[in-house]
Amino acid sequence: MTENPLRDQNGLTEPEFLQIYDASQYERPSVTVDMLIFTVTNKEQNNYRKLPEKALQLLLIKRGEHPYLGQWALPGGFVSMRESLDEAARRELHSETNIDNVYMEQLFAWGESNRDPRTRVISCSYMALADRTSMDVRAGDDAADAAWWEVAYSIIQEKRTMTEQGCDLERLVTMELRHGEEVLSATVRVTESMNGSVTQVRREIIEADGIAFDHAKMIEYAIERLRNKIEYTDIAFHLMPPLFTLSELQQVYEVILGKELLAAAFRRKIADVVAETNESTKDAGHRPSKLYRYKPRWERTW
Amino acid sequence: MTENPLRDQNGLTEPEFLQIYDASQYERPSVTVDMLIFTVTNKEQNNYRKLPEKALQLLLIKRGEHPYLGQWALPGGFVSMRESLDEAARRELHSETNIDNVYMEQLFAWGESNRDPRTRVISCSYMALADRTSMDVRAGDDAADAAWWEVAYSIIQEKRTMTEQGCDLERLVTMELRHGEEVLSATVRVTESMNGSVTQVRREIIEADGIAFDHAKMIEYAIERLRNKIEYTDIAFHLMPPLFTLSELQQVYEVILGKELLAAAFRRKIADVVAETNESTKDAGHRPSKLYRYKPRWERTW
DNA sequence: CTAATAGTGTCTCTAAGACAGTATTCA
DNA sequence: TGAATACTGTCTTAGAGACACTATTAG
Repeated sequence: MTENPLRDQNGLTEPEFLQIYDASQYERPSVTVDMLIFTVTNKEQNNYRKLPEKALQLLLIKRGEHPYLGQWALPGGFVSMRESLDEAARRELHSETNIDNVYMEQLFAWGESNRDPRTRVISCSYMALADRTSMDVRAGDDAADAAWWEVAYSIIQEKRTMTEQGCDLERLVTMELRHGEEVLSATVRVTESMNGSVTQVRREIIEADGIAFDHAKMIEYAIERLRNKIEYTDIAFHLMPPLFTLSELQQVYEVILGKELLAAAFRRKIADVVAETNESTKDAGHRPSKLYRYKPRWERTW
Repeated sequence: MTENPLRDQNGLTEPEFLQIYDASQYERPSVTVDMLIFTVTNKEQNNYRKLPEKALQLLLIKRGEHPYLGQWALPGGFVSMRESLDEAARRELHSETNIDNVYMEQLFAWGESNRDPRTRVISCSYMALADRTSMDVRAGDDAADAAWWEVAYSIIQEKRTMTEQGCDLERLVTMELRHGEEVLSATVRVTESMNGSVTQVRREIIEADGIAFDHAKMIEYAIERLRNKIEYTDIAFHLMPPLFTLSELQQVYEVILGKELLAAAFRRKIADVVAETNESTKDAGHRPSKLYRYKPRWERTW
């Protein structure tokens, strides 16, 4: 910033002003980051001929302290004065998963004034995506109680209500998280209200069983974003190992979108985003398939 | 939140814990909201037969205090302890433009640790869109020095650099803001670096003339978002008056996208998002055109 | 009549949905 | 051989780009 020679109403120049600026005069909220770390894994499979099903997984940490003691929460923590939001997010990510070089993006800043029973906390959520094999430094090494939860996301109701000047669109989303025998669940109501020219989206937790804070909202939001973004970006490849078959890739799309895709159309669509390799699978009780790798934008023709 | 009977390592229940929780033990950043309020207006036009050109406008406030005294900044302010982020944003919006019922969405939380020379400030930016006529309660009533600036946005360079494991995509964006004779300008470098599986986007201000803080980045980001979102949502209609011609609507799309569109294709594309009215324009030195209105989703067939 | 905008018709090309059909492996 | 996945060919439909063409007004 260039030196500003102007003087304010107190006759101070900018350096003088900054010299005596007292930052402690106002009460301030705490700021945290919360990480949504997603992977995809194979489910167990009994029939040796069938392909294993894929499942979306999310990392949660069991709370060892109040509030929400004993419940499960997103990994996260307070942002310190000397680090940026991104840095705080990477620090959290690293401390929970021991990995660093993964895709990460900021999602949303959650600012309801009563989000946290302790004090006013504003939380910025980030989503990270990684191939599960790259994280076999399994979460739980340092965090005593970290676990991967298999996520099932389903829209169980859609409702449209007319109001005086517009309409409300309401969606009930139920999520079930499984880890072994344990099950967590939550239902979130997403309301888009349109009133004249005002459009507002609101999320409320209808029911949450075992999920701390307002984290069920964050999970719902992140999955919605992921579903959206997988359609128009290459984000899905961050969930894949270096080599994969097209069927596996398709399964990942299917598990995130929550619907089946037609193989022919899928292959056409991703054709110029993948590159064939010489290798192929050999294991299973059926025709082997070629292994592909991601073809980054810079290898494609402009 | 339901009562939690568990006791933590100090033997406290959750209510007991909250009772003695001391929120003041950590140093905390300040949090602000910054508003990007956009409208579209007609430029002056000498030839009575020609249609007036449209221009995108942004509201800025002249800083009356350090830091950046005398420069122009986005309207915004500190988030108080008792209001949510959204509430803070609406409050700011209302206090600057005297309007309330307009479209608003959260954009991004800016968290570099040295963004503000006074102290650590995290800022959450919001974008608001409104029809200019609804805001003829012109900004400046209470804010001494508020003004609408005509925004020109242009990508002046695109560069691709190969690195060891990936590539960097760099974009130089120049923005010029005009208000009467005054001109503000800024150049922002947007770098998308892809390294292995890590993708990161970084924005740096190369040059800023008269624009305070890192607000040039926020403006660049908002316009990029607007450009993107106008393609797949109905967001543009928030910038239109209740009745408009299709040519006007097309102009708004053109001014935001920064390129010309073909009328035939444009009309096809928006055909089921607008509804014809009985009225039409009568003024100009050429064929009059029908006036349309926005047809909200709930009037369309599902 | 002219300059301007308003609005339509139609050819082409591309991408996606649908689905039938062929190919290849392992036990 | 049969059960499974891997992969291809092609018909159809929807939408966008391109562009030529017609329509209508004020002056």
